[in-house]
Amino acid sequence: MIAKLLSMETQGRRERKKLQTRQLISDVATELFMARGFDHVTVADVAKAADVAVQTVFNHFPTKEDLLFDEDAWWLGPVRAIREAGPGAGAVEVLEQYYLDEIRMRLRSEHLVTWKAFARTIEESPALLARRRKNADEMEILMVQALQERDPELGPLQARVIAAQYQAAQKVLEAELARVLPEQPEAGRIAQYEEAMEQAAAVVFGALKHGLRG
Amino acid sequence: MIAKLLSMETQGRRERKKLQTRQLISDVATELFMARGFDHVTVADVAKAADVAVQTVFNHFPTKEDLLFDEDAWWLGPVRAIREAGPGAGAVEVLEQYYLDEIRMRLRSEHLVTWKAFARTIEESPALLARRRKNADEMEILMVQALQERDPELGPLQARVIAAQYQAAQKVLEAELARVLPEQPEAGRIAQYEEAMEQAAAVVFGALKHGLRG
DNA sequence: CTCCAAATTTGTAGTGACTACAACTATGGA
DNA sequence: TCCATAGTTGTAGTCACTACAAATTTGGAG
Repeated sequence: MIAKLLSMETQGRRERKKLQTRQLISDVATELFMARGFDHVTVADVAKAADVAVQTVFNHFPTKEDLLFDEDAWWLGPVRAIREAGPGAGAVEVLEQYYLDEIRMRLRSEHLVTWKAFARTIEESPALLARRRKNADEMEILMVQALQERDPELGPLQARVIAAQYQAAQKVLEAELARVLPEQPEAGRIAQYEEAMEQAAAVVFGALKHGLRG
Repeated sequence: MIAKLLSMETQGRRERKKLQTRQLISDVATELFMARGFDHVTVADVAKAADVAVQTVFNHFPTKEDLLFDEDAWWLGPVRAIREAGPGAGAVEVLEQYYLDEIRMRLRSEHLVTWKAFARTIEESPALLARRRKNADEMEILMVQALQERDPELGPLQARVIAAQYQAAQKVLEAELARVLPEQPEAGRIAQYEEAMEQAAAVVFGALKHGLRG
């Protein structure tokens, strides 16, 4: 009973150990995948490296891909942004602002190098590319719901168009980011990367807001 | 030598038999998938039903999904439309016209019922959904090339935006078509379906051309 | 018609993700 | 101290797919 109150951190050795094991597996897996490439590492390899049974891996992660796409559904960020935004501003403006913030955050993060390597790992694996597409699809569906809850005036078709077009925009900008960032991003050039991405975002979101003919 | 000239139809009993086998496998597979659902039919089932070895199936089709997504890359239609269009009209207009023609064609086809069932089969299978996403991605990449070849003025980012936004539009409209068409489409109501799709297309392409704020 | 070389088909063995399930072990609490 | 339960492990099996060698079919040369 009381334990439930402190649930955030640790609610008993048992749960703690379980989370530890889970984290260990995830970390070991991520390291192996980034080093050798997702498709050249078997789940058995991961299990052996983490010193657990193969079954234990599947007890914690439903699929091999989940070993990498672990951390709390960060790809749903845009949906949260819509949910948290008041009904004041237009949806596209909210999403544009969210994306700009997100990019700046990532570029300034100490994990920038890791992020780039992570992106490359995905790009090199058909299975992970498929998973990324699936995540994008899921995001789009949830965004349609979020948009309609935020503004009941919005028709279903309208909402789907906004969600789909945002997803398209995000995809293009992620690709652009991959182009802009060199293999080993340099801390001294972050301002340059940011400048390039802001320009690209202006073009892409400009097309969303004012149309391809505008 | 001479055989090569008549290559379209039949260039020898050998090739003909091979194509026959291929066609038989594809037909049998499609039937089974539509009847029982893609995920509830194994490749071994298909092989048995077509009275060939499992290996033979894989000799003709690289993956199980290819058994259904067989016929000559119809999903690249929009790319062909761009390639065939003169440099006169704007890209978006070409694509809008293409999509409207395509929809009208499909609605008027004698295979409308089959089309609906086909779409449902895809919708019910995670593996086929993944494949559809992959096809869409492939289409988008080729469209970027086509757009840039057609109009060298067009910057890479611009081209990517157009391709991605068209893909988004198509996705939304395909979903809308699935909603508009009942399980058993009736020939007498084709005009209604068409009307509904034309309206939806106007909304979706309107957003592409004039922006979400327009 | 006969026979060879190439094209196809087939069977065998194996890999790897993933599932079902039963046995085993550690742990929290009575 | 002991038990019910959560978590781990091992075993056996399914299914898509690959590699490869053996068997079969076929087109064409002599």
